[in-house]
Amino acid sequence: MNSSNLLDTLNNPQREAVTAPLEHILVLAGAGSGKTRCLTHRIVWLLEMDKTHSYNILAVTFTNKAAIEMRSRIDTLLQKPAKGLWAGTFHGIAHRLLRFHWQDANLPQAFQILDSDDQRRTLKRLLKASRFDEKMFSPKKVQNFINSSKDEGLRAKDIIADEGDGWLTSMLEIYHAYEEICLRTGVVDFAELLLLCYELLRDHPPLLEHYQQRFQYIHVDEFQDTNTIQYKWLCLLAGTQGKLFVVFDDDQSVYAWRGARVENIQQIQTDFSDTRLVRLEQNYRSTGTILAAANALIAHNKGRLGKKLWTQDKAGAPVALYSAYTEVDEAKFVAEKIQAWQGKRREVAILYRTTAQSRQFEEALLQNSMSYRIYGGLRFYERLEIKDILAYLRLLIHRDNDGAFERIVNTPRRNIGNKTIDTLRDIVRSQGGSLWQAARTVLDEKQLKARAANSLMAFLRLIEQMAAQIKDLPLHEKVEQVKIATGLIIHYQKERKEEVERRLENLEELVNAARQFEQFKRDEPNLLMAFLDHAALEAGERQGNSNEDCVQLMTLHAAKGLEFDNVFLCGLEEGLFPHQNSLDEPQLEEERRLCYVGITRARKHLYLCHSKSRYRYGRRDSCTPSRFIGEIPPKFIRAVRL
DNA sequence: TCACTGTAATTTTTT
DNA sequence: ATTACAGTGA
Repeated sequence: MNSSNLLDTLNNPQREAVTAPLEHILVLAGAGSGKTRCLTHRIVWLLEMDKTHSYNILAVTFTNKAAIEMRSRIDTLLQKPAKGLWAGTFHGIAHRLLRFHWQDANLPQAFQILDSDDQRRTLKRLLKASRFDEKMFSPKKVQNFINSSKDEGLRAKDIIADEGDGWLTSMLEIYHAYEEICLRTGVVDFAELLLLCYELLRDHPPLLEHYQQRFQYIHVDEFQDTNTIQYKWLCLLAGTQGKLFVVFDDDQSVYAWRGARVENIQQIQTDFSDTRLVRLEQNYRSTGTILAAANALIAHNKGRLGKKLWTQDKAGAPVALYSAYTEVDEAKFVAEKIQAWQGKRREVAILYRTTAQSRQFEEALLQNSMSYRIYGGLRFYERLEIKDILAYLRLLIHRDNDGAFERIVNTPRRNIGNKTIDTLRDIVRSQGGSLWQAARTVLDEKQLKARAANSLMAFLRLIEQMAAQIKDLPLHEKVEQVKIATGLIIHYQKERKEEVERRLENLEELVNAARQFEQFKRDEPNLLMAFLDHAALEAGERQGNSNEDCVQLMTLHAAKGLEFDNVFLCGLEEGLFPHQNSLDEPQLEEERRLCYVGITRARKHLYLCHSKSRYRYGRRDSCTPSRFIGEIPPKFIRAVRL
């Protein structure tokens, strides 16, 4: 494709962004304005115009899905693979760098990734072994504290507690202890991937220089969602020569609660002098009325960069408003409206604020025998049986992974009870090392009763035997072997009937996944390790109960980035949406942005629903309509009934 | 090691 | 209402 063809499909502002001179470009891209198109065309333009080589390009996203989409669209435009171009998530890229430079990063070569669930378990164990008040220092709260500290780029030693601030002092003590555990057992959590990678580059000038030389053109998707450490990482990598091209929408920032900082948009304009802001305000998705409603709603937020989406499309149908009596009534209305809809079922989405709301809709759809798909729930690699097998594999390549050890030492039952493990924990506490090493010590020094010693010995042997056994097998046979040799299959068969089948199917699926991975990564030197990283970093698609053409149910957060002909925005009530815990600024503005995201998902028809009463926490509460409904001018809305 | 019981919490979740 | 979890007793 030559450059004129490339630019033909773009509107003026898009073309301006794509062909902008080589300074730092900030693209304010409204919902449905073609931001991915803009990003991919920019990259392809750089290549086609010989501005640079694909080797010098970095493209960063938040989700694996977006990264894959981006690469595939670039390859399509180029009509060949963009060799040497790095496209990935922040975490994926940080991880890649840490694998390359594990020595400089002070990591064991076999370091493994701790997903959120593993992290929580680790903290839970840590807390149980210490004396902190369980209320104030629940695993969840501690996890939050640690992760948000790391998101801010702060280690335990960087935070100073005021004299008399007992809470913070304790928190820091826990943070410290957690850091030690991670170091000792060779695991790295998600936030740590970013922080560690940042420090790696910051503290190794030759390395930094190398990557600054390499990644001269850095592209960032969903920039409004970057947190402090991601921003600092980008600045470091860009240095003085690198050129940033970032795409964002401040009105779609809905992850502040996870550390995202919209302020980074202003920050970047002060940190870099030669920036140019381009606005993409033409919307190619929704009708005029839907856009007008969205614009009116979001105008209630203060401190926006400000933009007005417009469309060439006709006004279309008014926004429909349904006032239900109960949540059952609401669901019934939605189901019947969908039944009457002539188009594809997959073009209908039911969006809600909280996952708990999905049940009513499921029941109503079921009653009308309509198939549906719920986004959410467990992902493939998060399932219990999968995580068990993976824990064995983790232990097999890294015996010091205490988390993996604890998870499976007595799964399936092999009479290694709490007492035995406590003995091991004591040794770790007094002598350091890992549980595995402690197990060795205990057996050598005969510190256990015969029965317990035999059980533990059998376990160690099992692991060693498996390690020898699978050493030279192809990946999928390794998985297969672990499945069989551990006795996990028999273990799961003891559960309820339907469970058994599902679990066994999933285990079979894991072997398949391993086989596919093998095919896909032919040149990978350590396939098993890469497979485990893949499992942690890309936990797989969220469970969908159907692939057919069916109604889509999801939370508003999950809907970001998607679009549908028909959108039902449900549960628009004070206390639910905006949520109880977010009724004052600045959280209220984030709720409003969430509502904006919901509205702008719709192409043709938008339904807003609220109920006069709702069953919550075992009570029936009466509800008032959400303020967000009132913030849309009545002229765009028409009340409907069945 | 299990089954029972009381208690508390119950927003969103890219990696 | 539902679930998750710690504590208790057999």
